[in-house]
Amino acid sequence: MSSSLVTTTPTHRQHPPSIDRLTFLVDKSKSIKHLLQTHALLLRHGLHHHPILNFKLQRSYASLGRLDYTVALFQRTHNPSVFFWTSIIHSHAQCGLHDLALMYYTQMLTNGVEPNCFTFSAVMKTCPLRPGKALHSQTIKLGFDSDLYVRTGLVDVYARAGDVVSARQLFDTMPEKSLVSLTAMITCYAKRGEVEEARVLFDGMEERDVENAGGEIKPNELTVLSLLSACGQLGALESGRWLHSYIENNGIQVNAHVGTALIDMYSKCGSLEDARLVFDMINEKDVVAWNSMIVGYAMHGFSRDALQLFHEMCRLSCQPTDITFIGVLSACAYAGLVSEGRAFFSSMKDEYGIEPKIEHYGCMVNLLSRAGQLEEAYEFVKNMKIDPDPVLWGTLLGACRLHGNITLGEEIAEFLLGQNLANSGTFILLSNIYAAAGNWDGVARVRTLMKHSGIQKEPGCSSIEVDNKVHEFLAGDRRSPRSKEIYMMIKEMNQWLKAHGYTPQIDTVLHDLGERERSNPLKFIVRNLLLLSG
DNA sequence: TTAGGGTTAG
Repeated sequence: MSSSLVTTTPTHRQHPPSIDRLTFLVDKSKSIKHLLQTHALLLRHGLHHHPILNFKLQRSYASLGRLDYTVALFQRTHNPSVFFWTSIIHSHAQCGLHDLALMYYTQMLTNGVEPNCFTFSAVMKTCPLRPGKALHSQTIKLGFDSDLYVRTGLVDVYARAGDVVSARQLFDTMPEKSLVSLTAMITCYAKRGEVEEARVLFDGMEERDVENAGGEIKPNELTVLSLLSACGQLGALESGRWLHSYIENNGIQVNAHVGTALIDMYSKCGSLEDARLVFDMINEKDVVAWNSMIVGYAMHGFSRDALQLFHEMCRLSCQPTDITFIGVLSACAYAGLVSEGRAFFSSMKDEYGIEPKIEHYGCMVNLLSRAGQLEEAYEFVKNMKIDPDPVLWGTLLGACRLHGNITLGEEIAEFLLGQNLANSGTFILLSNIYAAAGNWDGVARVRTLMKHSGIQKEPGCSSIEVDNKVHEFLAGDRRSPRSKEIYMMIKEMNQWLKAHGYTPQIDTVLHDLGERERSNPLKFIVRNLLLLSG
């Protein structure tokens, strides 16, 4: 790789450009071609070993995605200082090459070079490869842990590991907060689904608490992103709308990233119209924005809109990704477009060069089995180039339940048990297949088997937001202080449903429900929903 | 001459 690097014999001119001028030229080289020309100029003047220029060259190659050139230059650097080591660690960490970044860090220590604050900031990007705690003690030992950037990095390390207690403790004892540490904390809460906690921190930015040297800390594009994502996951439409108006009223730019998070939030909360309004307003849509809207339509059964958007995207020369095809194939599955789905599946690789992943095979199984082509779906799985995973088997078993195909369901379940691939979902699905066929002995056998193997099904959970508070419900849940009113309302809704001619489909529901529960349609809907979500 | 936070998925 180093062979392609510029090699020119130095020739000394009378008036070489100043170091400042050359530094400026390196910084301004925004393409590889341009940078190579500047590099050649440095070589001509024999200035490529100048510490600042050499350093800048290494950084620029890395930022243009040519880590190979950076490494080649680094290897030729005589006695690299802590600046160079930190930079090579940072470049690798930035590209996700965590093990290599760590290797350079170890080499640096072996060479007797003392790390500094910047080194720790770079190494912290390699977590969770390197346990946060070990790194934390090292920063304390060297007295760097109160440095703003190091502390922010530590908060982020613990936050990303989901250790909200340690992250919060480090955050609370920060001598001065930074927007980045706040965003890291908010993201941590949001990822855990603790939207209220995240909101408290977010609101705190507005009001009081946050003390920093530069005065008030204002949320920016990045701060709202994970919060929006959490609203979507919890179906918290009110919070999501509030955040949207906050964005509009506080000069936060609705760029492609924020726009995508808004599209995702609205579509997950079921408001496709709002999602589309945001989508249409994004000026420079990237592929993630297109994907988000296509997937949003597909998941809600708006297959025509999803496919229309896909064609529009291709017309505008936006290259689809593997996620685009998740949306496209799901859209076909919802609309029963079997031959179109097959064609899209083939075109993924043939036309777009995208290798189908397990998810795409899952979409195809879904597509075929929804269309009643269960045997074809099973054949498809057996002939797959990659190993099926539990989710895919679950899709197939779910299809067996839907079509009441006990024989195939049993065959698959036995295969999974034999291969030690069965999970709680396998048992529940098998049990449901028996229930669907009225085979209560089969149901009882599965229940006994589950008991003996100590397998328990995690209860499914659903949530709803009322007055900015997210409420969670499990089947038969009576934890809410207002559960009496809730169940009264369920009763009322049941009566309404019955009066309007709703007949519950009770055959697929688990055996352990009493007759009274079985005749309660809404409970069945809820229960089935919970089973599906579990 | 060096540093930290984010969005789409069967």
